[in-house]
Amino acid sequence: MKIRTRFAPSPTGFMHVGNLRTALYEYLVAKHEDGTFVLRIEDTDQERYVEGATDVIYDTLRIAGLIHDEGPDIGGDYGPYVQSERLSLYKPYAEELVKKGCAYYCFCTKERLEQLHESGAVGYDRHCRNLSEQEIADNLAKGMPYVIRQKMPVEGESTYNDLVYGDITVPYEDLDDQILLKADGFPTYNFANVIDDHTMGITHVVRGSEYLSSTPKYNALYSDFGWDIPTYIHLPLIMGKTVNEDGTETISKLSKRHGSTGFMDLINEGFLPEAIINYIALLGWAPSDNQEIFTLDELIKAFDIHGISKSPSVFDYDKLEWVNAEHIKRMTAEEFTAHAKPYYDKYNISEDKYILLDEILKPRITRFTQLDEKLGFLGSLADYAIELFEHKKSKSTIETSKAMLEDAIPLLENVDWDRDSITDALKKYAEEHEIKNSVIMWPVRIAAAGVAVTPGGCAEVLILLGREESLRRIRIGLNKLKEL
RNA sequence: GGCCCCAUGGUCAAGCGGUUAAGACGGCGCCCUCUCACGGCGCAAUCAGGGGUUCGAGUCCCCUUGGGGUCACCA
Repeated sequence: MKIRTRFAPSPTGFMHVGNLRTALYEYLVAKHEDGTFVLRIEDTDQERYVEGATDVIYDTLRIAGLIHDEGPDIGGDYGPYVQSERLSLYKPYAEELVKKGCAYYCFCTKERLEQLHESGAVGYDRHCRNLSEQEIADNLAKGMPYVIRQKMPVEGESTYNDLVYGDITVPYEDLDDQILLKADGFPTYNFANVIDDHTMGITHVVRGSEYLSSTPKYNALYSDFGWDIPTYIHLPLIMGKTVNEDGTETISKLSKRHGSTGFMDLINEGFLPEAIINYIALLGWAPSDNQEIFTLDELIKAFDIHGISKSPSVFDYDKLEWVNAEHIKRMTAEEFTAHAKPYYDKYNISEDKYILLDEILKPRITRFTQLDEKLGFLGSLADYAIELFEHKKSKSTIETSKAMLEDAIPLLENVDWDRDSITDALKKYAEEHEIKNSVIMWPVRIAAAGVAVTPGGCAEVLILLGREESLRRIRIGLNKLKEL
C-alpha cells in the first residue's frame, strides 16, 4: 500500500520551526517510500482565524521545497482539504457515534464547566453521560445548546504501538469524555483529525510527542467506527535553552524567548531554506552514516524512521550557522553570485570581479547578510587610525610603512593589473630588499582598504579597487604617515 | 498533582550484551598565512545515582533523581 502522510497546520500566520520539522518528517516518511504528501488546513477554530495565514503556509512549504501532492490549492481525490469546507461531513459521523452508544449529547454550560475546574476537578465529570432519552429529547426540543462527547470506557487500559516510542499503555480512567462536536457545530481537532485522516486515507500519522498520551482517545474513535488504526510516528519536541540570571540554565519548548523560531524570521536573518531544512532534519534524527550536510533529495534517500530519537533536542543556533556556511561553500560560483548580486550592485561592482569575489568571499561568510560588512571598505575609505600600519607579526611599523608605500606607488603604477603580476611584483621587491613579504604587503593592503580585516589579501584588495582608486588611497596613506 | 514519555560530553548524536564509548557544532592549542577566514593536526569534555540479571551492562529489568509532555467547546 502506498504511504500517505499529511501536514495539517492551523493557519496562525506563523510557521514555527517545530511545525516545519514535523512537516519535513511527514514529507520524508512519504517520499522515502515514493508515497503521497498531503496538505490539509485545520481551521476549525473560528476564534483564532487570521487573515492571510494560509499564504504563510503555502509560501513556507514552497520555499522550503516541501511540495505537497494534494492540498487546497492543487486539489486531489480526497478534497476538500480545508476543514471549514468539510463541515457538513463531521456532524453525521458524530451522530452515528451517538446512535451506536459511543457518544452522547452534553448540555453542560461553559459556566458549569468553569466551576467544575475551579473546584479542582480534572477533566469532565460525565454529568450528561447518562441522561434519559426523554431528557435529551426535551432539551433538544427546547433548542438547548449542546456538544457531543465521546463515551470513553471507564476501566481497563489501552495499548497501541508507535514506531518511535514502542508500545504505549494508558489506563482508561485517565481519559475523559472529550468533546467531538462543539456547540457551534464545528468539530474539535480531536474529532476532525480522526475523521479526516481516515477519509483521506492517511496511512502514517506523524506528529509531535505531545499527542502521545491522547492518542488512545483517537484509537477509541477508530474502533468505534470499525476503522483501521493508522501507523503512528511521534516525534520528540524541539527545545530552547536560556541562561538564567543566576547562571543556571532552563530548557523548555522552543519559543520566541530563545531567538527566532519562525521560518520566515530565520530566512530574514540570512539563513538559507536548504540549510534550515538540513539542520532541523538533524534535530531528532541521525543518518546511519556520519553525513551532516544534505540536500532535500539526499534526505529523502537517507531518511529512515529507525534514526528518529526519542528524547527532546535543543535548537542550536551555532550549528545552524555552520550548516548554513557549509551550504554556501558548496554553491557553484553562479549560485553564489546570484545570492550576492544585491550586495554587489550596492557597491557598483562590475561583473568581471564576480569570479574573484566568489573565491574570496565564499569561505568567509556564514550568511549572505554579512556581505555588507565584508564589502564595506570598497564603498569608501575610512578615516582609519595610523596605528593600523603597525603589525608586529608582519614586522610592519610606521617607519617601514612609509618607505614601503613610497616605493609601492611607482611599482603599482607600472605593473600589469592582475592578481599574479601584483603579487609577483611585491614579492620580488621583498626579495630584492631582503625583507619579509608582509613588510610591504601589510601597509599596502591597509592603505588601500583602510581597515585591518579584509576578505582576501593585498593583491585581491587592489584588484577589487582598481589601479586608480588603489593608488589614490595609497597616496592618502602615505601623506598620513608623512604628517607625523 | 494524576497519567504518559525521555535520560551518552555545553549542544546534536553513533552505539542496539564484549568498542581504547564514533562523528559533528562550540571551546582551547598548534600549523598554514600579508589581515580575517578556509583548510590541516591535536587537546579537554559524556554513559544521572542505586540495586539487580549476566562470565560480562552505556546497552536488559526495577527503584530513585532529573527533564519534558498532557490533563480546553486550542490545534
